[in-house]
Amino acid sequence: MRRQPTILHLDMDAFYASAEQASKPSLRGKAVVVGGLGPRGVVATASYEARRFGVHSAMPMGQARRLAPHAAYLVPRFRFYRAISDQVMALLRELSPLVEPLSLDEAFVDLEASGAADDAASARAVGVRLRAEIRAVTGLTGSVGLAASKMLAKIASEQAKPDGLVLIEPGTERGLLGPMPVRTLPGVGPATGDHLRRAGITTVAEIAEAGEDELVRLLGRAHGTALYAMALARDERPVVAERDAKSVSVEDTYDLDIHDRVRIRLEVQRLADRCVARLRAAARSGRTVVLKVRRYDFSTLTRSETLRGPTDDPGVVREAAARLLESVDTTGGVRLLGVGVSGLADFTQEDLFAQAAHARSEATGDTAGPLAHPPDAQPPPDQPPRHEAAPDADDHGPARTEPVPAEVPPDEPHWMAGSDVVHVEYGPGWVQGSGVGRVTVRFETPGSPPGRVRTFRTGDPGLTPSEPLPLVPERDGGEPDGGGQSPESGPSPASRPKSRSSGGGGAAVSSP
DNA sequence: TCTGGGGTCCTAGACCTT
DNA sequence: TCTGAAGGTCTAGGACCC
Repeated sequence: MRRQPTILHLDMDAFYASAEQASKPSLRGKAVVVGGLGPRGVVATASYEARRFGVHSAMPMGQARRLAPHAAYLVPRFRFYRAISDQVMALLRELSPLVEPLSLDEAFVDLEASGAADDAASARAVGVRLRAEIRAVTGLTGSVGLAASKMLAKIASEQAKPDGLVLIEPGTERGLLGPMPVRTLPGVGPATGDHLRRAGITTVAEIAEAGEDELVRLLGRAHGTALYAMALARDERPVVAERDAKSVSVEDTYDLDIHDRVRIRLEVQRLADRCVARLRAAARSGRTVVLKVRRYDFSTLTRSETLRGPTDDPGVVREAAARLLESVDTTGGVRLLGVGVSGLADFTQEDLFAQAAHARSEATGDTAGPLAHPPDAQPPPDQPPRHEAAPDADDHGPARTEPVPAEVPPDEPHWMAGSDVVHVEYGPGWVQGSGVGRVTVRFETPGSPPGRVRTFRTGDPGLTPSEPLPLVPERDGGEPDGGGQSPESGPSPASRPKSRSSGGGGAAVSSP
């Protein structure tokens, strides 16, 4: 293991919630909870103000609302977070080519690989500078951990939270880890933690004392050896810049359990299509189709089928998923359905058939075209051509727990709490709430003071969805742009939606 | 109270081939 | 030809992470 603390772990503080607070001045210093707002939603991130009420990630939204009834509840805006994340990752890549993003708000950086740091002092200086740059570019704070391994760097950044920097000096690692609870170590979740506790092991030092053989006996070969090494502060995992996805999947949890078998089949088809769209957007294909079903009692089962070759054909995936569904008993209802594809490849079975046919035709002089599909693949008549422009792959967005009914007009905006809008008369703002034909909008921007609230009819032609504004004013030739614009001054051209014409001033039905 | 979504990795049994 | 061992693949499920 390297001796110097030159692995950096960055973790943005309460990322989604902080981004929302930076974007919405009226929420600064207030409890903000970001997550699914449906009856089965869970908390994705809670601001530090909300955490004081006991709200935390993965908590059911209903419980969060009971604990913090006055908090602002918002749906996640992943495109917005990704844009900020891209800025942060760009700053990290200036430090080293070896950057390993773990999620939108977290990454490892190997400072030694680029010569950015080679000892504790230079590593600390890099960390201090990085935090300042992140604040300047994004307006947000991140915590930095520095250590000689990924595990320790991550533990250090956890200790640094919020808005701090912790460096673990060489030689102090085991003394630091020893008294920590076993759950501190990566890979120890509730189940393993319980398992260890029943064996009388509650701290990292006790894992080290138990010995490797005992750990393997308790947890199995892979997990046991890995955990024992971690307890001794041994972690040789390198920072890996490029990681290939190994599977692609989509799943939906439904607000109400689905009992109707026909509806279940339809949902599985829909999911298969979405999954293939994602697969194609990544220019990949896959060989194993996986169906996931979570039943009314939360029991989850998966069924999978491995095809003769990789495919990105929606018809093939749809049919495999349908076959798998036939082997699942759904009486009692299902709360979640998912379709995934694993065994990813960069080519498809169709490519192989095409190659083989091409080779045959070259050998025989046959001019017949290649087989379009493997013999076991039955493409639907509406199959689109491969690698055409794929649908937006950014569907990490708020889980749509019920399909949008077909009768909703496609041009009627869906006013999600927290989403950005612009009004022809009042300018940019965000949706504070909607219901019974009304939508309430707060007119403010990242650079403005807290703004005023107005309520409109949901069909108000003057109100349209818009793109998020940058958190820190972008400089263009030294001129700050509209970041500090008055909330009442009307939309900047950049913030005007492109897709809809702006009508006359909408009628505000009430205003404070 | 009532538990998302998108992933990765590991284990274990069944089955097949050598 | 039969049998058993070993190893690979497929399948299902569990645990974990952010």
